[in-house]
Amino acid sequence: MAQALTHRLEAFTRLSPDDKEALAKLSKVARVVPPRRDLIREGEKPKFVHLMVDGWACRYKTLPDGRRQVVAFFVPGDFCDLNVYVLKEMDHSIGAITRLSVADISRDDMDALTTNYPRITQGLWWEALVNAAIQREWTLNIGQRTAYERIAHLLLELFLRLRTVGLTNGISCDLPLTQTDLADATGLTAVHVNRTLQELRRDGLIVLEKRRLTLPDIEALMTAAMFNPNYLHLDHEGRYLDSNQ
Amino acid sequence: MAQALTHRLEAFTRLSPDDKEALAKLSKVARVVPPRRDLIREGEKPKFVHLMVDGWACRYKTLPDGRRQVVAFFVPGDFCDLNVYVLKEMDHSIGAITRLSVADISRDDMDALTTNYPRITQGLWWEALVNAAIQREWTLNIGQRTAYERIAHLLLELFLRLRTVGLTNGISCDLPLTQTDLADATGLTAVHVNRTLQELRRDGLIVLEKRRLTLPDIEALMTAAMFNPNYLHLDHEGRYLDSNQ
DNA sequence: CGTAGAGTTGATTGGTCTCAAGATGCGTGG
DNA sequence: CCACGCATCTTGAGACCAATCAACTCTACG
Repeated sequence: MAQALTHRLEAFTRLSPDDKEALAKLSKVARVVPPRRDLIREGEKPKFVHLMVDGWACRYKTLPDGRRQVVAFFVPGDFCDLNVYVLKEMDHSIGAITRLSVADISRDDMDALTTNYPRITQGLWWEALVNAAIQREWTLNIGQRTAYERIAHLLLELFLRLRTVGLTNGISCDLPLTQTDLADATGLTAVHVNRTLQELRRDGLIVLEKRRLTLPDIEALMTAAMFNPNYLHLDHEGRYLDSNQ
Repeated sequence: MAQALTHRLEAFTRLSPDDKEALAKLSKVARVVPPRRDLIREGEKPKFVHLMVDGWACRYKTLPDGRRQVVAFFVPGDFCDLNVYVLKEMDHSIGAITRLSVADISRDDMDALTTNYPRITQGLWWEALVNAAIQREWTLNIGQRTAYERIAHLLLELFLRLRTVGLTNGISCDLPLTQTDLADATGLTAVHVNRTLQELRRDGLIVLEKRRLTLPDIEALMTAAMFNPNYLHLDHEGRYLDSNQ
């Protein structure tokens, strides 16, 4: 857990002890945010790059009439918006889901990091490109997949992302999202998410209770979701999907 | 037209004559792609950053059963995927919509550009962040807006993006998309797009015929679409939305 | 002219939403 | 330790938005 980011970047590249130490320093300055509290709101001036050290968060946008769309979930090791501070104001909000440990990284610290650690810079590029790819996949997910496929796909993605940072236990992982969170992320209503989860359970594709998710047959779930893991780009240095942890 | 990218980056920052010359050189090497031809396909190894010099293209993903989602439209001055070459393979395809003039920029050329022209580098960062913001807005659009709002929103976005690169004439612009393209981008069927466009016409919000779009009442359209232009981040250096050319 | 892509229309179906009520779980304070 | 309150989850019935299927028209173009 402590070094989710290192874990994550190593899915892409090899890091030197020096690199790892530099990353470890980032996590050390983390502050704690209580659950369901916003880290930053739409309209505010972005000042820091955020690194999720522990806990879950989400990026969301809202419409004037209250409709809400979660556009991304953040899990430990996720970085958000390399270089945001070039923008004048945030076009979305970021909110904690669980109790959160987050490092606020200043522009100067980021600049120092990227000029002194080329492998990390490479890694952060990869991170940014993967995040963009995830956002595109979400567009596909919401635009084309049925409710059933959509939820299956989201759960799979989250599971695999947690696995790359070492936060799974075999076929299980924590999933602190409410059905309302899942609804806001998939463009469905909470009621329909509820019914669809029941279908997935009935079909033996998921076990989800007490904020814990188990995937008894990941292959079948991937088929049901039409899940193609290529967009997570986990295979750069010979690390493959089925190399569990 | 010739210098859409310069036009676009100046929505964000001031460029020196040197900067502009460097950008002009990029456009000069453009090659021509016929309409409806793919530039690059999912699974291929990305080798170049693409700069759209003239014409329209789209980024799209498909599901095994043929469902297709357009996840982005590219108009002149758009850059795609700064630094893609760090990825092993494409997770999506890019296809020309019209006859296209596109510059393939090598890794070396990109590196040279970013080390020698700091303002351009800044500009490209802004460009990348805006593209990410657009992708998020699409997620919101497809996830939460009704068909009517959704199409209104997309048309508005495209119009405003064309305006920042000087490709509008007052309240009109070219729109070479078919109703099927619009359908694939909005997660609707072509039939429903057709009916919804008729509604928008009936309400006097758009005129769309012969691949030409006119927005007679942009304010009303923005209200109908719940359009908030903040995500386009066009206001960095005092350039505002209503400062039409 | 003949063909193909694009746009249009109508009738019907169906996936998802809405509204409303009830059940379950859990932290908190008396 | 129980009672309460509140968020979360669950269930049912009905309505509606958008999909589906199937013509048909229009236009561009070779």
